[in-house]
Amino acid sequence: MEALDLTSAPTLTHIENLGEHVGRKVHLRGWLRNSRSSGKIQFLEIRDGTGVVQAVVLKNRVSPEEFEAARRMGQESSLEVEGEVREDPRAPGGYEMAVTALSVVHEAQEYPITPKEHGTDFLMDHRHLWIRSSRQHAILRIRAEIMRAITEWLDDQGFLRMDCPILTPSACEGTTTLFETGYFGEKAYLTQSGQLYNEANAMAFGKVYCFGPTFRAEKSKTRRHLMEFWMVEPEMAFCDLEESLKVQEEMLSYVVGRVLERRRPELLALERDLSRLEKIRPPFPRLSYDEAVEILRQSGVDFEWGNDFGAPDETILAERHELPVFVHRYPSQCKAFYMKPLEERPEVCLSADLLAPEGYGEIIGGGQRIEDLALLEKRIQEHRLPEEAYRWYLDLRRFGSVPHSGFGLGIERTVAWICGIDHVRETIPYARTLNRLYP
RNA sequence: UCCGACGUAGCUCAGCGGUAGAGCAACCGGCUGUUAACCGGUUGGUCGCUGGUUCGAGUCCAGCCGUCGGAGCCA
Repeated sequence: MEALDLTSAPTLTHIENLGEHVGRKVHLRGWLRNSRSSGKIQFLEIRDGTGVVQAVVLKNRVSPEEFEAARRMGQESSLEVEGEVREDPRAPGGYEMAVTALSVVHEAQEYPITPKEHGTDFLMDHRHLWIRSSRQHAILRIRAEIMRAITEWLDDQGFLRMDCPILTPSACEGTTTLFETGYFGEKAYLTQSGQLYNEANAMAFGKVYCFGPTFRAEKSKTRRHLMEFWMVEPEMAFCDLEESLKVQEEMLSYVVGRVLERRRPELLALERDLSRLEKIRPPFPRLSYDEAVEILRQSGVDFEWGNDFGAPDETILAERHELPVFVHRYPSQCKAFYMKPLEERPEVCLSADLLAPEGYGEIIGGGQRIEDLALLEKRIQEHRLPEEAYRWYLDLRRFGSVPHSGFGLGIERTVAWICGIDHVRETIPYARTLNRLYP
């Protein structure tokens, strides 16, 4: 196939901008999403990463070689086309292109993902190709919008992005199982949280956040779990629990608003109920752990004070509200060692989780940190954590310790909730789930 | 780790004791307005593996392997 003469070619553009070129000839580059033919007319559905357009190839408008090339092209072949843009209600998207020239860049054969149904295992094996499909485009665009909205909001509020190390010498919190790796003869672990480093950064810069991947080697295989997931973790000096909750509800409401504003077509493509998202405004309801236990017991759950909530318990609590709900002041025994106890009730700590509506579970965990050196040392001993590894962390309580708070927001669960989809594996380009390290 | 479901064509599935099937994909042909196009034809199978029951096993039984979902743990 002869290359197109680009010097005299019509404007090179993208499908999302076709509306600006109605009645004119343009040049598109992309991939063949699907095609239908009717002998002397062919309909090519072309995608270019910005959208999809139907290109119409008439036998008497192109050369026999071009017409045959279009006929032979398999799904996901790459191509360049020239043609006139016109409005046509019969075309998906409202615009179509009357092709005058066509050039195959690469002819694909036997693309594995057909326009019919596929199972999730097959699709996950072909994730590198699955991300070309429209549903995945919608989800991953919303993910990108959420991440961008978070960083923009935090930056505007005076937070400094200070990313934390991924290779760490020991467990941050000592609770979950870590992925172990080597570091020139020493043991090293993939981070489970930037928390401890965040506290150091907050003592240096006041308001900080880190945003990156985090790793949990737990053998969890549910729709809410990934081995590798992304978390944004703000940390604020001179900040108590209540102030931290305000930051959380303001930030999350802003993020939902931004997605509604800028990614509405994607939400509609996913058939998301927008009215549920439009209600997301601060303040969010607050429920103490004690009240939550009472609610569960009234719902018929045999719940012992001091335990952490299971997923079905969280669903019961979240279902009572249309907004995300904070559950605060958990028993110290079910939270990390650095959570600050209440002075008048030391068995309870200044912690709070945010439960998303519609059964999406915990999307934020956070709290106020212990600022007293002696108490923190005691907690490290009680949790049998290696004191040597926490020496630098204790320095933060030796040199200008202040009340401080922070939280971690799980990106994939947030994306799943905002998109209204039922599994987190579709909310990240390449999900690392139990037993899956491919592609 | 525990509980449950499922492994049949490249994909999605049907077949549930008696000759291995359909749709899609691929290939060939037809059609100038298709919308997961349609119509006709062709190709395509160690029925997850091992053993057992039976005259006969995708089909019934046992074990193993794999996948999915849930629990626990967490975001």
